[in-house]
Amino acid sequence: MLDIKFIRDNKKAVDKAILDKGIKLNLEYLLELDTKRRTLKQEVDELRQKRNDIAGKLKSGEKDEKLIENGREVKKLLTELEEKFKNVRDEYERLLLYVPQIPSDDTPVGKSDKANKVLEEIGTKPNFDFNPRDHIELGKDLNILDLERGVKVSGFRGYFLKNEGVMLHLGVLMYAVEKMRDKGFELMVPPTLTKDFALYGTGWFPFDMDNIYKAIPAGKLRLDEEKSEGTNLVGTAEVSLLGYYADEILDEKDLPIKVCGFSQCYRSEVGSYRKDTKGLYRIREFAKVEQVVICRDDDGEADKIHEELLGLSKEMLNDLELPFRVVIACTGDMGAGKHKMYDIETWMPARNGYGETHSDSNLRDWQARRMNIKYKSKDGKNRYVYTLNNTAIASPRILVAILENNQDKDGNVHVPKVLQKYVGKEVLKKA
RNA sequence: GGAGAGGUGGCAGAGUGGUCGAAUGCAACGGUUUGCUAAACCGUCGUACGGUUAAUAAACUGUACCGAGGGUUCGAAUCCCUCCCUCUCCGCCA
Repeated sequence: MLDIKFIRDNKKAVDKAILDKGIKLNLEYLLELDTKRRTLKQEVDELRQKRNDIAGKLKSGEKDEKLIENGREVKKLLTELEEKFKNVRDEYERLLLYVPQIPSDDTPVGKSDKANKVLEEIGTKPNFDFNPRDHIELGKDLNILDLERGVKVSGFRGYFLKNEGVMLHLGVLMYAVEKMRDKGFELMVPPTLTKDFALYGTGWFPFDMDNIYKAIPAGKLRLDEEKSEGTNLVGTAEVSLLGYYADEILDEKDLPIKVCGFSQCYRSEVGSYRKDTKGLYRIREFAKVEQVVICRDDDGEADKIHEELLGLSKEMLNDLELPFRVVIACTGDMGAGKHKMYDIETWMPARNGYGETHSDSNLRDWQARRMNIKYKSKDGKNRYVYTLNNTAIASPRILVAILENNQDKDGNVHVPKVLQKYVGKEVLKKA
């Protein structure tokens, strides 16, 4: 969400953002509603003033039948006008949720991730003198992954991790958590069931509603599907971590706030039927260590933090001895709320390509406005904060890269040094 | 799942139909006093959306907001209805 005043003053830029990001929104119509809304509000306010005057007179004085009659008339007019105003305002507020953040100047314009721009490639890709196996085969042979049973039990895109697969999964997550703790992040295990406001606040709603699971007590669902209430399973800890600060006014001296959440993440992936249907790459539930930073509304400071977060992810991947590249996401790939987004794509030999494993975003005040997170600045004013978020590690997707990059010709997998203490082995040997 | 209690300003906590945006206390901020700190005293002390002047700092002004929405009334924090949420006890359960 953007400040309506900003939208009015920067119509062109907002319209361009809508176009570049491919958002379905008629800005002209929204602005018309805004004008209408303000006019109606003024009229309503005037009538209310009249009503209050009459009430005041009646209170302080004697009974006056004429005044009471007058009050009844005003009330009638007011009821009608308020109805009208409410309709306009509701529609206006609904549409305002669709207004995107303005992309940064260096964000490439484009419709899909094909327009993303590679900034740098880091690490050395393994040079196999044999035909590398994919993680599915490796996982099966090492008895650390069972997709058939996963699908049997969970359905499409289900999986079981087993044995060292479990240790690798938990190990890489634990490694990330420890690293974030050492970098000064406050650690949290947040709820993964969240109310609607947190999804709207972060920007998942109303854009990406199909990707979010609603959790409804099974009995309720059967009784009355329409009225069933539920909570939402988060697609990332970011939702809960920002919800934590919703409606709060923070103290400037506590900023920046750096938190790191570890949670299970749920995404229906209904929009991606034919993409990555095999293996651990695109799955409906996974675990993620996610960082959220809340800082002052200072563009430069946010940019700096954005780079620092990227640095942390790069450091993680270097520790894990994985080759990767950094891309800057284009307008069509970055999401409505984002000002600037870096993705890190890690080398996955079986795809013979890079796969996205990390994402680092600067949303400026877009989420803060929706979530109503402010801080009291030194001059005593309340301002909206800026928010950023970044992936420390998401697993099991990262296991795709770990397994495939570290395999040998016999199908054994070398465990990256930093994970050995969790897995308890240097090499996973084929049975 | 059963029963009950409750949601008021940063916090605590009054207020049961009429200038109530809301007493009081605490916290915060500014100041006076003081060798410093503390104490004491004085003052300030919500947010949002409009309007006017004026220009981007501000001044004045209107309206709204006491969980949300609706209703009764000339007038609602206060009465009525619906919903949401929180808490307590019991039951069930990892």
